[in-house]
Amino acid sequence: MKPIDVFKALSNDTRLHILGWLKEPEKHFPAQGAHIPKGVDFAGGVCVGDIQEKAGASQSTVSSYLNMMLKAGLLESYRYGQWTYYRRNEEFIRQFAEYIRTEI
Amino acid sequence: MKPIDVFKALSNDTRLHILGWLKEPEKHFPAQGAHIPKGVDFAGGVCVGDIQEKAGASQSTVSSYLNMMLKAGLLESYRYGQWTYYRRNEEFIRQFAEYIRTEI
DNA sequence: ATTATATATCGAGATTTCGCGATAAGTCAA
DNA sequence: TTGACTTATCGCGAAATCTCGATATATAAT
Repeated sequence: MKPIDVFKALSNDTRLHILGWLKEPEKHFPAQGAHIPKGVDFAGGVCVGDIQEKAGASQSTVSSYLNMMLKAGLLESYRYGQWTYYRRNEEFIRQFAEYIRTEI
Repeated sequence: MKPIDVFKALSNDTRLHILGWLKEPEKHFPAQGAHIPKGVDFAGGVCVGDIQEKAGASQSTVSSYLNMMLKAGLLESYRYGQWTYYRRNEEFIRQFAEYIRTEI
């Protein structure tokens, strides 16, 4: 974990909102996963387009935001066909919370 | 609490180090508090000059870093005479850790 | 009053981040 | 193969951050 990369990823309103929306994707986004084939489990994943629409920023901005959060460890992604689905990396986020509690 | 201000304050190596050193001031800094009058309790406070020397950055840089962390809530300060002492705001940091655990 | 010390503030150039539109790359449908 | 669609990457000007030296402010000592 590179804490500074995580802090930077969290230092932006839009990115913070995205992370919040992804806590309850079914509540904040239209039904997902139709394109994901049977046998593939990526529950809670939301495609870039839906996140972009909700965020109200440009496609390129949202794409790079998601990539930034992915590299920081906060998100994980799964590509199926032309779609890329993103969801929270809950295990990493738990570790990060523990890092804050004990190291900061 | 303005989480983004806190994340920004933590998005820098030097500031992160300062916050870490202040967890054990007696371990990382020469004896402190000689200038603080009797009856004033600011245990664990370290003056700007000592922090600056340890950080190896310029005086102005360290002063503004400390002010930034103060405004974010991470530090508290006490001025006596020409000295300003800074120490961690443990209560705020606990609240921040709890925010991370429950809201992020 | 003058001088010395500690800290804060100012101004500036270098670097990084922001957020966009344009375009490329990958995938699907016809 | 062509065209449509989704996402990623590129290039850019604007804005923010970084870090410094110079200077101002506040206090203390002589």
